Amino acid sequence: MAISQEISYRLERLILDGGLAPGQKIPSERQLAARLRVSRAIIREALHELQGRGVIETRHGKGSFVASLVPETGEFEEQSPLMQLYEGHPRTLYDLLEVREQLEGQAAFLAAQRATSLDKHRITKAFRALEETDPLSNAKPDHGFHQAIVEASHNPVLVHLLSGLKSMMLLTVHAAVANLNPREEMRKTIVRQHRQLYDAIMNCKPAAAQKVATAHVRFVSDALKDMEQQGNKVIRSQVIPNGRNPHQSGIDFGRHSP
Amino acid sequence: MAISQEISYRLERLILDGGLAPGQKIPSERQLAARLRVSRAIIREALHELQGRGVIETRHGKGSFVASLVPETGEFEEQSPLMQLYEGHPRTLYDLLEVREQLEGQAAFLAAQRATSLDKHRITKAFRALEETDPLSNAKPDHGFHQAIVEASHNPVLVHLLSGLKSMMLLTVHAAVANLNPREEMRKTIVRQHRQLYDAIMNCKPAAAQKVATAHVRFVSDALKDMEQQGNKVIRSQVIPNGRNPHQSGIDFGRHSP
DNA sequence: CAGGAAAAACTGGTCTGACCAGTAGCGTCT
DNA sequence: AGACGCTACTGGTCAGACCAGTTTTTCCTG
Repeated sequence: MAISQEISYRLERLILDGGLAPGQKIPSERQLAARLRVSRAIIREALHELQGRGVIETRHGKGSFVASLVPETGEFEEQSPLMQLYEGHPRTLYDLLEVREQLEGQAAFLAAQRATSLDKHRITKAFRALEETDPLSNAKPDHGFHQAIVEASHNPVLVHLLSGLKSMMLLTVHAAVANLNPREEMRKTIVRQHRQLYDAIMNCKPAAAQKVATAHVRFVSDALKDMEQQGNKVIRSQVIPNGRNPHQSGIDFGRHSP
Repeated sequence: MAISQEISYRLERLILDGGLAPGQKIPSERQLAARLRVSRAIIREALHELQGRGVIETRHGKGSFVASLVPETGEFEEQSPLMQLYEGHPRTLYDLLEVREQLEGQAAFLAAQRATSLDKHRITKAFRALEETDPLSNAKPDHGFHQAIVEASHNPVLVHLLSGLKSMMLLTVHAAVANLNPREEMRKTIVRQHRQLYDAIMNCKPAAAQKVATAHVRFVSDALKDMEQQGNKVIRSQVIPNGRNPHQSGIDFGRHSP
């Protein structure tokens, strides 16, 4: 196999197996090149691959850093690499919520079953933050709360899938949240659901936790559907990440027909 | 932004917006470099980024090609680009099955609810094939059957997620299937579950379908667990794709404490 | 003329060494 | 002390060379 690939895999392994924590700086390209006895070009190619895969982030003049698994870096302006395909297909939002309903339920179930005291501590902290902040301001506490629960499920596959789905949704739902929360009765329902979910997990009631979690997602989904049907079109998929978006690349290769 | 990034985005846009079809060859590095008036190094870095993101595949001496979205190209020897992380972590297999239990259940539920006559026809066809072939021979009919059901759910997100999970599992479980099927009572149970699942969907009984599907996955999962505990170690994760797998990277950077 | 082997013309993979461009630390000079 | 500027980092880009697979062309041989 190509050396650059070899190296990108070794680095990835090293990072994901815990050798390097998120946010941590990795050695400079020149150091890596020297240490691994390959040219800097190779190192750069390997790093670009990891970059494409979302494992590291690179900043000019500063260095390369291990990316936080959950794309919490600053804004939620980045798309989940896999699924950007689906963006722009309206119906997908509900397909997404449909699946998420199920997975959040399972996560809650497992969390109620497996949460350690440390997990519970984290969940409690997130829950407090959730209750204290005004839901109108931003969606971060909400995200943090659910995140803590998912992690307490101790199922990495679940964590991974949900983080993917969620980061996809942030793009699309974000605009809607502001419209959704103001309605007093909805806000109340959501707060109540959060509280129920919290209690169920704390008291180790898997079935109850699952039920509440799925109901929660379904409620949000239904609310969105309602809004849409009433003509208040949910703003969707028009967040253009970084300014690039010419929609025509400007590149124009000639013919490549067989 | 860096030129290499700029270019990787332009190429990606071009590909994903349909300018280039999956499997199609993209121009050589030297051509791209000339056309875009940048050095070949830049082109290579951009291509590696797309490679990391799973958008293209590159073969020495041949060129770079647009990757097919669903990794259906030939054999199932390639890993889903996202999750190769987890490979080699033993427990993950059961985490996987845990999640799959839920999703297969949901797929069955939705299929029973939404399957059109065409879907049902497909499912029936797959089911016949499943009954006629000897399960010992290969797992393809089984895969086809479940696949048909998932597609009948009419939820692209679900289809996508399950295809990802499945391709991951094929690597790990494949070896076990041969050991699993021979046991007569197990084979019978599985056949019965398939039949029940088929009937439930055909008769439009969502709840029943879901129940059977989850039970099916759980049964397989439990069976694997059993085998493992009895010492017949399930052969797992020792399929090393391309030769790499040192599990210790050999790289050892010095300290990087703040 | 047909077949097949050698040669040439591709492709990507790697190396080298240079220079540009942001960033941060350190010392000096006001 | 505070602003300047030097210097030594960091990544970003370039040019040109050579190696290693793959495909096509050429040309000699049977």
